[in-house]
Formats: sequence, structure tokens, C-alpha cells
Amino acid sequence: MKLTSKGRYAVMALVDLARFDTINPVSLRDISLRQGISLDYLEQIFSKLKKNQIVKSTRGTQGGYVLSKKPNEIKLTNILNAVDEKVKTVQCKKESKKGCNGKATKCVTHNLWDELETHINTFFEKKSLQDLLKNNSERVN
Amino acid sequence: MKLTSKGRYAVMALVDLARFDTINPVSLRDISLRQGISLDYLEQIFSKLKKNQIVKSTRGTQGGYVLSKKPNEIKLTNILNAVDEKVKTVQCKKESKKGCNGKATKCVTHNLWDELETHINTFFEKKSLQDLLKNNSERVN
DNA sequence: TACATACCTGACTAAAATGGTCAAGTTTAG
DNA sequence: CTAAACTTGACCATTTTAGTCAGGTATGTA
Ligand code: FES
Ligand code: FES
Repeated sequence: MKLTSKGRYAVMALVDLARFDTINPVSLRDISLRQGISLDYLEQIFSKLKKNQIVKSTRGTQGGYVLSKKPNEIKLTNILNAVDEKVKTVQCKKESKKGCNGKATKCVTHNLWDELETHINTFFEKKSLQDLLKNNSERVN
Repeated sequence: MKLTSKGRYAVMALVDLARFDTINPVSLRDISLRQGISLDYLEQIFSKLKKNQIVKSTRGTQGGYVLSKKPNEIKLTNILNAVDEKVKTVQCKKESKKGCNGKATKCVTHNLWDELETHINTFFEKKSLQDLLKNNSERVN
């Protein structure tokens, strides 16, 4: 399973976006400055977020990014999947009958990792951007 | 957070051990063959497991490893910690007031990752080796 | 129309982590 | 005394990570 700064940055940036995109699109430069993330790296990340329809972009002066859905409709799963931070705990191909070691049968730990995967995914599916906003600004609706 | 083959192998090996150590100590070579894990790599892993009092060793011919506690007393947490696969999701030092980006305040995602950490640790604390045995051999007391 | 701003794309890379291997022991049952 | 098995530590190829860099292209505004 992976949880690296790419995923972390993606979430941070989107929380920032959710806070500030109410009037105008938010430029990556602003996010970069506010959150302390390299601009060039942000561009890579937002390129993926855009491909996955999590954000929309406007080019040109005064351009920037806007969320393409409401914060409560964007789940953490969506974000992490978008930037390729798939939660993958089992080693083998799940569909295959074969185990991770190439043997004919699933390994002794297969069920364990599978359970864990579900456990984590459930967590990410329940959490939305909205939850993070609430959590952090103490003031919501 | 990390979950790599070192942790995976550690768990596999210990399940194997739990099954076969009832009469004699089990040699790493046997585990290596049964589970398809490199012998040299297993040695690295067992060295750590021993330092953390999860297994005991007997040297010499017919030597090998034995669990140092009962399977139901060995939690997954213990195993993964022993091989340095700490579940660490927050980026910052938890005790510090500072955030992960060096700013004076915790970042907007701090609470999220902290919750996730708890969520995963709970899972690992509930699971013991015993559970895995049950799960896999269909026959237990 | 110029031009600054901001998105967009792809190649490149230093450093770290991963998943081992290799060599040279020491210990002890038989 | 010797073979099996643990012990230690150095070494290494490959992959991943976390970016940087160098060029674009689009567009609102002056
Ligand atoms: S993880 Fe699926 S068989 Fe080992
Ligand atoms: S993770 Fe703790 S401050 Fe960012």
C-alpha cells in the first residue's frame, strides 16, 4: 500500500481549493505559496486530478482551478485513486486463483491483507473533503 | 505508511512457524522452501523478530526457531513493529506543535492522517497469529 | 495587439527505499 | 569433528519518490 506525499499534497491542495474557490478560480501559485508545495509538482498532481474530473481549469490571466463537484461529493477515495495512490495490500492478482508466490493456492496471509484493504477503503470512502473543512476551520455553515 | 514484502514475509513466516513448531524448532531453510522466501532475506527478518522477543532460537544441528509466546498473544502490531514497518501516516512529529511543512501550525490534513493511523492500528491490534491460523487451516480446536 | 499570467506537457534526475545477495563467521547435536 | 543451522554485516541492482527544468499554449486585460 502506498501513502506518499503525492497523495498527501493532493488532499492538502484540494482542501485549500475548497476554501478559496468560491469566488474566483484559484491559481496553483497561490496554493503553492499557502501550502508550501513546489509549483511544478503541483502541476503534475493537478493534471491527474483534472483527468479524473475532480477539478476544472480556466486558462489565462485570472485563471486557475475550481472543484468540479461539491466538497461533500468528493471522497478521499476519489482523490487518492486519481493520483495513483491505490490502496493495494494483497500482492497477488485478486481474480487469479494463484497465490502471490506463484503457487497454486492463495498464501496464508492473503485473507488478512484483503480484510485490511477493505478496512482502509471503507475509511476513505466515508471521508469527504467537506469533513476536512469542518475539521479544520471550526466554522462551517 | 509502509507495507512491503518485509512485513508480509514476516507474517507469512510466523504463521508457518506457528503451524510447525509444536515438536521441534523449525529451521529457516524449511520455511524458505515452504513459503518461497529467500533464505538470506529470512535471516535478516528473523534477526529482528528475535531482538523483539517474538521468536527464540536454538543453534546447531536440529536447531531453528520457535515462537516465544502463544499464537494468540502475538498481535500483528508486534510483528510489524518488529520489522520496522511502523504504520506512520502523519508527516510531522506528533508531539511537536509545528506542522509538516515547517509552519507554526498543524497542516489541514493532519487530523485526517492521524485518524487513519488509529484506524489501521486498531485493526492490527485486534488480529493475532491465532486468527490467521484459524482462517487458513479450517481446523482449530 | 502585446503581454503577463497561468495552465500544460514531457523529459530528466538526485536521493532514498526495496528486496534482496554474498561472505565469513559461531554454535552445537550427533 | 563435522555438518546443520543460526549470526553478522557489508554490499548492490532496481525501483520509487519527490521533485526540477525547459519548453510550450491559451486568454483576460491594458
Ligand atoms: S497475497 Fe494473495 S496470495 Fe499472497
Ligand atoms: S501531517 Fe501533521 S502537520 Fe501535516
